[in-house]
Amino acid sequence: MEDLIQLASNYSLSGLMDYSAEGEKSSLGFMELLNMQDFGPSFLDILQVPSEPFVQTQTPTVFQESSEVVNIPNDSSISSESCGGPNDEQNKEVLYGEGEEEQKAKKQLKPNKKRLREPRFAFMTRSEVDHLEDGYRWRKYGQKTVKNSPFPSYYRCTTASCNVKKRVERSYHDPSTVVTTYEGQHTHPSPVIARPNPAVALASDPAFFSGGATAFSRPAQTPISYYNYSTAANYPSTLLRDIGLLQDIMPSSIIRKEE
DNA sequence: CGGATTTGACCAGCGC
DNA sequence: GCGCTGGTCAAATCCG
Repeated sequence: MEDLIQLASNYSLSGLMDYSAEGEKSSLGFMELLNMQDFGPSFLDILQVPSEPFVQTQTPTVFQESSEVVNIPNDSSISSESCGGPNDEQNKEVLYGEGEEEQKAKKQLKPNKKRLREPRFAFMTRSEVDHLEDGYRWRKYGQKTVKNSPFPSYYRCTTASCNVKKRVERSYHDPSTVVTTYEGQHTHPSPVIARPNPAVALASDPAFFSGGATAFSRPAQTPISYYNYSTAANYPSTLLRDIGLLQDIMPSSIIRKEE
């Protein structure tokens, strides 16, 4: 039990794990996410935010919220940046000012300019392989041992104009679990048709982030849970229910961590 | 030979 | 201010 709590804490997936464990706290299960179109546009609108400057300008409040990691305290290799607080204004300023220049600025950050972060979306899967096929082509650009995550791998979409990145790491406490974190939106369709792992494809699919119908027509059983850094913490617990699929995937002992 | 991966170095942000 | 940490770069290497 403590291990699981620690796991959740380590990966800043506390909301996610809380849901797994109790089903009552303010986070969402993956299937709830899939059903979210029933609850109006807010969720998907928020997810949409990332790379389009005009969207940011039109909905600054939403953007600001979605660009921050909400309710994820301290630590964590995943949520190491922008947990709200005194830097919010500065972040917003950078976001509006830099736009597509962000990537170029990565290495030559000017003084007082903070690195821009796209909204991130993470989920956990149980898989033998670290890098799950999701229909897009990725190039690995780094791997470095970090606290609580021995070998996180950093991938970037190989499409030239696409700034999407993802980080893949094994759970420190449960090596059979892979934590995948996507950052940004694909600006192009998937170059690969075959998607052996529909759930991962789902999460990396632009249609998913933009609320496209196709995304919701697919079965999504592989992820054992997910965490949307942008929004999950903002959703009412009343949306939480049914952990049937989760139980199919995760050992019941894990789902009922506290018992 | 071209593209992908590895890996050490570098840098910015953050906490103390 | 300094050290630690996470994230990225880029040269070297690998592989098909």
